[in-house]
Amino acid sequence: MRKQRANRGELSRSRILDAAIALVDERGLSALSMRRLGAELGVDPMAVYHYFSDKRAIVLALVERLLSDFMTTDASGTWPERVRAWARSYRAIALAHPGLVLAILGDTEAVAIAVRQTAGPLLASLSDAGLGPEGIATGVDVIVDYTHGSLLATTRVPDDWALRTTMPGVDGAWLEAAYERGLEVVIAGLEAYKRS
Amino acid sequence: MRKQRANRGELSRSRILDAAIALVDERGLSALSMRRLGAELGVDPMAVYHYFSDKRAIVLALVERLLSDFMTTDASGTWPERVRAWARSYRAIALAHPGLVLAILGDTEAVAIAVRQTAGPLLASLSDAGLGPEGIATGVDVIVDYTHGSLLATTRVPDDWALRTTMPGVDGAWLEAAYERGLEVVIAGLEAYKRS
DNA sequence: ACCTGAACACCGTTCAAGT
DNA sequence: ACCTGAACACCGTTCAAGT
Repeated sequence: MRKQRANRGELSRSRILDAAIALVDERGLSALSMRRLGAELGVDPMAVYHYFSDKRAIVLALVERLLSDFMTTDASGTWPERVRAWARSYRAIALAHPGLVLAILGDTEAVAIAVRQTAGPLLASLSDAGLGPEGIATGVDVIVDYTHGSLLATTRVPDDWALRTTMPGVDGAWLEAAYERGLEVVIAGLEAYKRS
Repeated sequence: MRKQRANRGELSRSRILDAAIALVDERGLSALSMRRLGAELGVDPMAVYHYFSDKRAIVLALVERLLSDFMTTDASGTWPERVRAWARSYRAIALAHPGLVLAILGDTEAVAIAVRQTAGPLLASLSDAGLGPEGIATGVDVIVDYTHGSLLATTRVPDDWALRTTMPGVDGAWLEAAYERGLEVVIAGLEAYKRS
């Protein structure tokens, strides 16, 4: 063995991303440092720079990976049903990696990747709803922005990552129900917009 | 003079907050460090700890200050007009300090302060709209979350703070119009919710 | 009470060097 | 090509000391 870790196999972009997401999911965003990443991989911290230009490039690659198979199956149902399905899928992926949400939503390029990877089905649903170009743009904006705002509220962690699972008073089901109620308001608003 | 800066007058919480907000507005959130704050005040960086327990306490105090006189004048008009007025006021304060938005929206306590300081008039408007307890809660959630999501999108800076004023293609008026369109969708959705 | 300065335990990143 | 290790320029924060 070359180092202290069980670390057979060479370094690669894929292995670095595996370690990065594990670090964020288990110990929060602040644990994602080049030095810890190196330690986790049993390698000199600077070795990572051979695969990614900088730390930000790792986050962008993570976004790309997490959303790479977003809603690949065909859509069916009425347009509100399809908008609900889109919103739930998007939200579920984000909630699977709560430590990453703030890092993504705060980075222009990361959000651009997320939108590029996911907007298609949402756009199609709103188009099929009979909305014009401005209506589609407004619909995408309001659904995405509402979802981002809600995700931010849900993933914000009190102060220490260790406390994240034991938020007093509210649980996942309650937060989901609140999100769904807001989503219905937005959908009803788009119905009204359509008629106007 | 005691140091190199024009710095007569003692240190105080107020002077520290003045320097902090100036730093964030002029050079972005990353410029807000205890060391630069000390330099700006012509004082040893550690002197600040005599007035604030840590860096986070400075951000929380800034939120409190920025929203301290939020919508103190009396409300008038129909409930949708009052919701619009609330949303525009809230958004305007945030946009006056774009560098602070991410720091606030990512901190549970900062958002709690913001909500405590501002939610009253919004709650009153939705109550006067004839919504029940669940409708009011849903309305506050959807308006606040949409506004937060939109603010995040608007204040996200490409990569370097220096580029913030020259965003190509979109200007403030365009972003405001887009926000307003989404807000109308949400308000229309709440009208529909009321009737259901 | 108010401020200083050294120190600790971290960061991201650059660069010259090794194999 | 791939990895190392020293170094640079920063962080937030603690603590003992000065006035």
